[in-house]
Amino acid sequence: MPKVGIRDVAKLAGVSTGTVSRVLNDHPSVTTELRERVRGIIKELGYTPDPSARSMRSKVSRLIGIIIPDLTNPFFAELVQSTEQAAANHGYNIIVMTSFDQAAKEVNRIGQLTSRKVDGIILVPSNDFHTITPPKAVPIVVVDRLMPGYSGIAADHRNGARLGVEYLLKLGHRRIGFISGPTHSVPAKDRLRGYLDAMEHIESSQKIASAPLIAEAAFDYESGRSAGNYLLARARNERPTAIFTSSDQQAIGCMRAAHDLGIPIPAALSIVGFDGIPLSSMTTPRLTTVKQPIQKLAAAAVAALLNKQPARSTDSPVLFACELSEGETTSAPQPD
Amino acid sequence: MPKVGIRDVAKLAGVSTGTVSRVLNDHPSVTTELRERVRGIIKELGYTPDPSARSMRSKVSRLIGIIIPDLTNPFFAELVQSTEQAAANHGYNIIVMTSFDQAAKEVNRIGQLTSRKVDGIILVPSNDFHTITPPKAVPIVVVDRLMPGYSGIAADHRNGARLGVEYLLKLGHRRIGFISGPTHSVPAKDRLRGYLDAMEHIESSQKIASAPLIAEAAFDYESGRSAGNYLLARARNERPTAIFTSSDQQAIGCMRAAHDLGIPIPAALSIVGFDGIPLSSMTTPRLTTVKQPIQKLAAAAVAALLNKQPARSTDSPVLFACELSEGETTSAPQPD
DNA sequence: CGACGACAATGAACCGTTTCCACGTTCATT
DNA sequence: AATGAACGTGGAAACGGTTCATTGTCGTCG
Repeated sequence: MPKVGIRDVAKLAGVSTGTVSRVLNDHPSVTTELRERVRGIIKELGYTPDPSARSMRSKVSRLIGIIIPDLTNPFFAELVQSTEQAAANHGYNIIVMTSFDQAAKEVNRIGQLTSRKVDGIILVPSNDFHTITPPKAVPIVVVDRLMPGYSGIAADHRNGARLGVEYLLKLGHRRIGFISGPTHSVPAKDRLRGYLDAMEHIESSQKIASAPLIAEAAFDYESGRSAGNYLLARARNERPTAIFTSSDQQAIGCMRAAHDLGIPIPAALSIVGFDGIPLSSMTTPRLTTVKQPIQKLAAAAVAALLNKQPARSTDSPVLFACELSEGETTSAPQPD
Repeated sequence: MPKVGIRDVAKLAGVSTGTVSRVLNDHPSVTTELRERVRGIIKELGYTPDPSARSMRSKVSRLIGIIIPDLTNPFFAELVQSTEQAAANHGYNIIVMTSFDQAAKEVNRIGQLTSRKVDGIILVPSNDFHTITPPKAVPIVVVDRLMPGYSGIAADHRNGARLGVEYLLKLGHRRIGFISGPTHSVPAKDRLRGYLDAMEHIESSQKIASAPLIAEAAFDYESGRSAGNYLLARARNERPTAIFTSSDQQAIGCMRAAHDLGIPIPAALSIVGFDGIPLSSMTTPRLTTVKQPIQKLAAAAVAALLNKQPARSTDSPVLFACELSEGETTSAPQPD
């Protein structure tokens, strides 16, 4: 069965290949009637244009690349999934790559994608990603972990964190602990700022515990657990009545730490997470968390690439608001 | 800057384009000396061949598609990540798609990939995937959820489950409960068979509880929790002393159920999971689980596609052994 | 010593589209 | 009625590689 090409369609429809091509690309200058007829033939023959030939001539591959540090991280997994959806809505497909947080691998992958002539790259940079050779060949949009010099899209981590902390404040908490992410990471730093923003307002009016309220940790479960342990292992009137964490995994680890110390949640300790990964609604009790608008991020990233505003690199990044998802790990504080 | 093409390389090297092409493709009939010289020019010019043009003529895209039901599932996420690695080792990239377990979407995606002329498709079929039109156009290998008529690669779920149950038997357990996956799913059925295989040996020698030991459930956390609750909510001498589950998420849910019932783990209840997802080592206590050889699966799937053995479809599937990962959720049973 | 085969390398045809230019109509304008 | 702009369509070049038939060189064998 010789595969059917555009010429077959043209011949059968009694038109030129150019016209068929114009029909395929929804070019306006084709009679509606003729357009319909050609469409009919196309369907009849089961013709599908060859993407290679297409891309070779038109320089459009309908392919976008996405590079993330680690697909095992639920947040990134969901980001990729949402991106695939968003891309599909535009007739695009995605090539997924993992950098394992290694700058070298990342640069290599960007090169691969570039030579594949993808129409754009969505990049979640590795943490040791030092601004690399400006890859002007293909538009890049940086997601989540913003970088100067690149157009970026991210959740508003700072205000998101503030949102979470203010929620705790409104419940009546004053000694609010914070488990930070690694501060060499931009989002972690922003969340810390948000925490400080919110706490600033009470700092003056009410004197707070002298013991530390902030602990830096990696984003993972185990780090959250030990940081939680660090913050909670003191006399009751010294320890925080609530802890705001920088990731859901930290929060879950922190819940474990509290549990091991015999501190009931939410009765004696409120916990708020960050991210809103699926797992967060599966804990017991369900985690109160600040949810990142992952789908919006993905949609915006794809849109940014497709409208490929040129030289948008110096623009300020686009931020999307987070929203609070109330679970069962928060309540008003008990009196000391 | 006009982009450099194969003709530029040829001209500068003083050879024909054909020769350059042969150098690019490691064709044997080129003098070693000449090959080196051309390679030098290529590097000097920073030339990279255009994949579209390449693929158009040669019908090879160096692209493989992978369709999975849900990237949010950690098992699939890891599978995709491993596949990306394996593919990269062969100079291939992967296009990732999600079917959301919908057969219609799946068929649509297969069509997309086919018309993109990928060199192969790795498919984890949706559960309601009814054998579709034999897509002879591009080789497909089915992973994890085997299907008759397609060449398949999977973990040996049956023996894996038996392994887990036999471990519990060896510890001395006799009333071993089983949380099954949805039995319309092939792997779930296989795991159930493995459980039965192992239990068969003791069935005759020791009389077992009259109360049910098997509960069917979805693979997720919440289902595992309620199934665990179902199996455990009885008098102590009636309820199982160990539970083998069909997924780590079920196992974690089951741990939660046990905890809520005041049953200590592993003192009064041993639990073994299945899959070996990263989360399994982050629970407290760490989960004992039957680990699937995900990397091997991915590598084998990619290899199968690239060697594209024709008409391998009727072959029996290739199975890879699971291995037991001992955690802290198992111990010898207490006397009743 | 001539012929034949093996092997390197050449050059042009080819892959299947898109795009550009030219051409013939139609329609509004003067 | 003549002019010209606007429009729809046809035809062919172009995209950037790969491949194949062909040519040119040697070394070897009869």
